[in-house]
Amino acid sequence: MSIKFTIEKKLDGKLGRAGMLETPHGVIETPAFVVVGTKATVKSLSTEQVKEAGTQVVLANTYHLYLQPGDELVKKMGGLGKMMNWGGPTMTDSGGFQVFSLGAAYKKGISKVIQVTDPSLMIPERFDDSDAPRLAKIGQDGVSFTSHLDGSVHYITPEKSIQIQHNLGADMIFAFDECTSPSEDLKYQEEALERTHAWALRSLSEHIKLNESGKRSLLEEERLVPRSFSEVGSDGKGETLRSFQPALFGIVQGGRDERLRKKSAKVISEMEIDGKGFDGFGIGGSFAKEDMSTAVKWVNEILPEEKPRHLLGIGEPEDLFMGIESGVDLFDCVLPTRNGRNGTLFTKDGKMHIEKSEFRGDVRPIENDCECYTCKNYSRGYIAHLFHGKEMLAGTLSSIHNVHFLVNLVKKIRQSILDGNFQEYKESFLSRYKLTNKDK
RNA sequence: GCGCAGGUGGCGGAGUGGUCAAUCGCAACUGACUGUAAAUCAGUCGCCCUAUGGGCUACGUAGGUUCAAAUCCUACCCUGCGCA
Repeated sequence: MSIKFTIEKKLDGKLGRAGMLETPHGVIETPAFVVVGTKATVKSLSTEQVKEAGTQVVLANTYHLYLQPGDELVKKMGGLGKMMNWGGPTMTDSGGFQVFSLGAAYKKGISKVIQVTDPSLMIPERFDDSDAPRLAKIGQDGVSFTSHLDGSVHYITPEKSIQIQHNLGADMIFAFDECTSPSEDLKYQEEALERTHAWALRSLSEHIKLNESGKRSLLEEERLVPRSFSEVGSDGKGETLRSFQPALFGIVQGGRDERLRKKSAKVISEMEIDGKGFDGFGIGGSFAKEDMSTAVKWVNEILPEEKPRHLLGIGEPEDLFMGIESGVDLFDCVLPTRNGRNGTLFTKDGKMHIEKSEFRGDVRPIENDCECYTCKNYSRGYIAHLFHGKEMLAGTLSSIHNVHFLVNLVKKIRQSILDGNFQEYKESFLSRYKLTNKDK
């Protein structure tokens, strides 16, 4: 197997655990926050800045890199990690999220996490919006995407997604799935789930095929050019790379429904071809904020304990505590970088809108006890000024802080599990974070 | 001094007799953002109130015409350009 997961310590009476995930490009201490670099770049940050912020692993996107610059070209440039000068562990998402974001959610402002009071949940029957403009259209065999870049049409099947991901060359890749909209009704969720399961099997089959035939010429190229991170070369780099094959994560769907979630967890965790199953699991799809916790528990009680679990696209601090407590090992989220670019900064006292007038001229750092590059060198007033002036550095400095904040929050939570004081840490963090946030 | 053009909400700039408290852009303010079509998007933006309604003050200043004026007339003040 291409990755190895070991559990170091478990939370008493809970699903939560701290562990180590060994990959061909280094060890990830879990739970871990995966930083999103969709187009092989964490937006506004150099790879060195990403690393300095404490990032252990980066996730890129199949669909985006397939369109630009093209997966063959990425392969030619030495693969995702080599191309972006990231020597550490990498992941790629399958494009399954784009089935949602460019399909049902296209131009509708629907987010993957919603409140149970959201009006879109009140619609009793699935309304027919097949005429609505969308860039992704779902068929049984795959999804046709209209490129947002040039309008060209691309048909992505599970096989194609896996082929692309093998070319991109990440350590961990995902099965092609359908991320459903939270506003879909149960009947649709069930149909979509059947589709996702069929696609999971096809993804697994293609993955096994590619791994076995795997003349990974990419690896030969990689061997010639040393990685920039020392930890990679430390233990027989050539051998590591020679035997390198990506690990495949299957994705559990099922929307908000208990029966579907549990069914999906069972089907995906038991799925195998010739004795070969998934190396890890993703928990995907839509949740109502209020019942995300129960959905994650339903799933993680069923998924095999010895394999890593990744909660896709989730990253609010309260959700990280929830997920970790319920047995999630990996999270990825665009929140630190997107919010950073849009002027919202994470702090222990809640979110800070740095453009607010009160921060003009404020010479203090974002957080006085923060160890990030931004806080050690720049003031709130300066960052506020950069935002008001629409300077590029604003997004960079803010993203550095936010990435550092969330990555290190998860590291601290991990440490609290090892130290046996998870519950205390959770309560003290959240009471301060939420209380102050509410006051604002 | 003469000629021409023009003075509109923080700024730029529409409007040229009623549907104008005044299009729009910028700035400002507030809020969103959860496997990134996002350095994006949405809302507010004269004052006051017993606010899906009502009142008041406003389009350089002062008068005037009219049922009705940012819009027409007169005078004055100011700005820009041109000519002396």
